[in-house]
Amino acid sequence: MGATIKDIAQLSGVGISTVSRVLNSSGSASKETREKVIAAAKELKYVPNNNARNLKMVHSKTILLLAKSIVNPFFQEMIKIIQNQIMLRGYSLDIQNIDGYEDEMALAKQKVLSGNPCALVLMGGCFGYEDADFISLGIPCVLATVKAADTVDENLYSSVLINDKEEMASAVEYLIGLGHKRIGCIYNNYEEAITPNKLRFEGYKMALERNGIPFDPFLVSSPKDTFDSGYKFGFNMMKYLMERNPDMTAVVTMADIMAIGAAKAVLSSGRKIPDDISIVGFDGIEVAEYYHPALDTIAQPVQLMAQQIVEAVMEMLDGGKTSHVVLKSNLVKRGSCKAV
Amino acid sequence: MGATIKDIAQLSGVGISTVSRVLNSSGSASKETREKVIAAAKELKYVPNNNARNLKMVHSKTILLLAKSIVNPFFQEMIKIIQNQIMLRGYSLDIQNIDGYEDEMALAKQKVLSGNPCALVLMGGCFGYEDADFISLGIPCVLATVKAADTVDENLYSSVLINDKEEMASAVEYLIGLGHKRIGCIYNNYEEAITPNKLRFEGYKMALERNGIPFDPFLVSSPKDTFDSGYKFGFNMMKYLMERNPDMTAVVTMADIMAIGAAKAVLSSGRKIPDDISIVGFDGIEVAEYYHPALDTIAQPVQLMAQQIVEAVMEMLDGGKTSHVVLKSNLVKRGSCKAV
DNA sequence: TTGTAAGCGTTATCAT
DNA sequence: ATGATAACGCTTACAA
Repeated sequence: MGATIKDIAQLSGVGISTVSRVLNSSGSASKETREKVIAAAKELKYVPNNNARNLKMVHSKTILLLAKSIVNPFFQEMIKIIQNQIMLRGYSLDIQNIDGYEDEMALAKQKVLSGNPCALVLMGGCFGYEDADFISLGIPCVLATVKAADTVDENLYSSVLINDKEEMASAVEYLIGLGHKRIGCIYNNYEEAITPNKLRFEGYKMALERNGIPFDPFLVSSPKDTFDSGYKFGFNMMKYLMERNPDMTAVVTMADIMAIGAAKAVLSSGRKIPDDISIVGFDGIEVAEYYHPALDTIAQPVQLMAQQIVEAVMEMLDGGKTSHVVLKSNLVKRGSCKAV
Repeated sequence: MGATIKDIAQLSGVGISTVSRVLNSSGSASKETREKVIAAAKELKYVPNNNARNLKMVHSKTILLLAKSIVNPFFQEMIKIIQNQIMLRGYSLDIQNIDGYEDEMALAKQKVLSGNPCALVLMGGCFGYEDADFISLGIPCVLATVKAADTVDENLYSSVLINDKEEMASAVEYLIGLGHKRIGCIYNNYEEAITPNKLRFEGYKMALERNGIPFDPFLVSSPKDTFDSGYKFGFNMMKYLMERNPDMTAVVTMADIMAIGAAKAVLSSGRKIPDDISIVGFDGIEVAEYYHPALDTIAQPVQLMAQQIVEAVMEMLDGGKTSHVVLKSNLVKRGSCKAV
């Protein structure tokens, strides 16, 4: 099939290892041979074989990305940017979706063995990691949008995320500032795991408490009622909340996709947004901007997060140094909220 | 790091090739050794190394999927299903996004060399393939949502798609049936390539002609005005069309994401859907159902398409036989269209 | 039925 | 600076 370094060696009349050295610009080679080799490589349209390369574990140039709920447009956008950045740096990205109930760490360990990636990015997922996980992985790991518990040694991994609790609190306080008192919360969480959603839920409760508004479980969609997550979940939960709480004037959701579902429930019941119900989403996905009315949301800095993730990977790759960055989100007001 | 077949061989007291044979259930082995080997593999938590496996080209168990515009939720959903199916069958999927202007065939050839996949799925892209492309690929290729030109030998590849031209025509005729005569068309196409969008555009023109309505280029968003494609493109094009055509009563779009952008343009200008403008999208993505009003659309059978794609891959993989299936789409009426 | 041995394309360790 | 040569983990003739 394709040309190999052996062919290049033959054509350029040098040794096979010289070719390897030139092509990886590792080790030394005279200008003369360098040129000969590169010319031969071009002529033969040489494309390196990643499988052979990755067999040698030192630096496999393949980064593994495991994403929970890859279908969320928010992750989508982030992944796309990451893939671009990674490719520009000469690495390739192996993307795998994981379902909500799957154990991402277990899968990661398996994939490390089967694919020999040089680094791992874990996106979404939960906060339930332990020292041992990162150690047994054996490769640099960057957590995206989540962090490990405080008990975990921060030198074992890097992380890029926002302050979910605080940001959600600011969303709720935005509503409170508009005079809302009966604020619903559309929330789902898989089992007992600590996830970004759980933290956001805590932010919701914290904001209420800070402002002297009693927490009312009736205003929270029960995690037990998990239909399909996403749009449909938001829709069903909102219908449920409106039935139970005729006095509810606003609602916050864990994600824009839920907010859109919720908005649909409001509008199709004949109510108006924001006149009857105010809605705030979370994430800042593009389509929320084109909804009508456009949805207010806590917009995460996707672009920046993606960059920081790649940055963190690269840093760990050549220095081994870890970093933990917490980025600011941005409350975007577009008109789906109104003073009572 | 991980255990290798060598370790298994040692632990179970058999030869290394016997282990390989048992694990791949190729060749023969006595029940006794089979059990010993499997037990050892379990004990050592053996995970096969794909890189080593793929180095031997016969059957690499990795399928390459190249998708144009991976961000379109329609492709997203399809990819997710494909990935699931592929994994269930013991293969792994390598997904790569390609930008609109990139040459997918060239990238495919490169990836075949670098990753040694056993099959290729090309999603989206254009119709500009030639015999030589498929031959030089050297592995089975399935085109998803597109097809090669008629001049290309059908035994060289498989395809799964819908009849874009006819389906779009049915969307337009649905509007015509409602009494619409001034029907706009939001259309973008990269350069001169034949793409699904181009075929849909032809379907638009065909439907007009069939019904004796003159084609008016003023009602078509010019391909030259390409802003960002997607939501934003739909939004900008719709604004443009409304300005130029005060008498326009309906519009069809090449994709639901454009339809959403277009709908936003209508609604934010104070007009009503469907009272002032009727809109029909294309694809059948989930969010179009939660838009308000919910958007009428030509829904492609994503689930079925994904299954057929995987099916086609598998068939080519073990028999080499190609197939070409054309699936029916479904006009979903949800209320974004109304009689004039 | 089983084991030995020869690669697959690369990188890395040595001598030279 | 350069070229043999030995891995890497696995598959597969080919022997036994």
